Amino acid sequence: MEQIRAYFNNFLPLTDNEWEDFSSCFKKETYAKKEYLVRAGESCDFIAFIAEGVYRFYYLQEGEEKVTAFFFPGDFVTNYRSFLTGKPSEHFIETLKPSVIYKIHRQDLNLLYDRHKNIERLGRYIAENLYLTVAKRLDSFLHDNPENRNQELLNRNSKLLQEVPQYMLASYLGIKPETLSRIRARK
Amino acid sequence: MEQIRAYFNNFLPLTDNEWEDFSSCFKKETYAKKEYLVRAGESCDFIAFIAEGVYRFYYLQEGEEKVTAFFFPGDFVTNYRSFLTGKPSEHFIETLKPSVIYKIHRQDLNLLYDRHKNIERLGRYIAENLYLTVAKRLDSFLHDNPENRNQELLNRNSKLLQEVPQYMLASYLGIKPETLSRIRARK
DNA sequence: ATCATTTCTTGACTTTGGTCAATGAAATTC
DNA sequence: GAATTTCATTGACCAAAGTCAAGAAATGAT
Repeated sequence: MEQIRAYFNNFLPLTDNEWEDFSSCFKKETYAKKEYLVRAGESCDFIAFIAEGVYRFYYLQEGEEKVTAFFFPGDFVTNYRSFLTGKPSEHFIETLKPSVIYKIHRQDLNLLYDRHKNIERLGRYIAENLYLTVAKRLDSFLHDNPENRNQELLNRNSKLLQEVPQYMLASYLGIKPETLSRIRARK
Repeated sequence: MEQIRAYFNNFLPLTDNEWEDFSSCFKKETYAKKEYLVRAGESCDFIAFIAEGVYRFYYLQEGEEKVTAFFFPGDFVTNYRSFLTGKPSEHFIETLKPSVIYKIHRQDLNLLYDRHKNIERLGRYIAENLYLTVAKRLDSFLHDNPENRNQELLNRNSKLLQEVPQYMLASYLGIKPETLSRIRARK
């Protein structure tokens, strides 16, 4: 729980009062491996802070699993699009390892926004940050070849990614498992 | 100017008082064709609302122009990454037609955020919306082939895009002009 | 430990988009 | 409106990733 506060402090420190109100909205949950946090078709009405575990974010296209993101301890895991719009998720969010998370629901967060200008601002910072993250990823797609993308991915999170099956990494990189295997072979 | 207020009303209506404070920060500017709003290396410390004109957002990679975005009337044009982080832009923002825009600078906007909770919230909505836009574009890159992406692009903005040179559209789609030409030929 | 399942690798071949080059069309400039 | 530059098209060829298929390696279950 304290790690959440520490994370927020990177953006904007909350007073004890604000934090008390905020933290009382979090609900702790635990998951085993290969469980679903969200299934396609469901709306994602929460944001969850990952204390332990690894998640993958994927959807099905013509029977094929397309991995869009991974989430690690210290990240927030959510379908932010579904969270913001209320529309059903097209994605599945699945645990790749046993996990502990802290959930906050949309309604509760909106009430917090109403009550505390500082938390409203924190919400802006978080949205801005998520923008930067996804914009950076798009850039990497526009500009780098699969080999560079693979390198960059490994640089970021090599420890945790070593436990992730290679075909999921391939999908995340937008290539086929065979191609990723060949990229690694010629190194 | 009224179109800006109308645009904001889509997110959150401002009171006359809030709007007066807000609108007094906008500065009107006009540009001819092929002028630069931002050059690579400069920091982009403003957001501009486009009343008239079309902009392209691109950068140079090994001498080649890579187009990342187009902006049209009713859009906000900025290098949002540079705006948020204060870091220099890697991108150029160039007019493709004569333009009229209304600029608001980072400092002024931050003061508005401090003064008005509603405008703070508006800032969150705008960040959330930009997130949705770029996330959607990333999705299209991950999942669609160039032909689909071309179709989707044309669906969105066909009128204004007709006046944009094809090689810029090709770059935006992440393909070579020759390939786009061939896609169009086989229709 | 054994068996079954899942994941990874490798090979042969196909497909798609990129490269280079030539030509033609369109738009700008003077 | 003629000349020049920019932009679009087309063809021949190339390179990179995809497809299909077989088998090896790793993982998990009993």
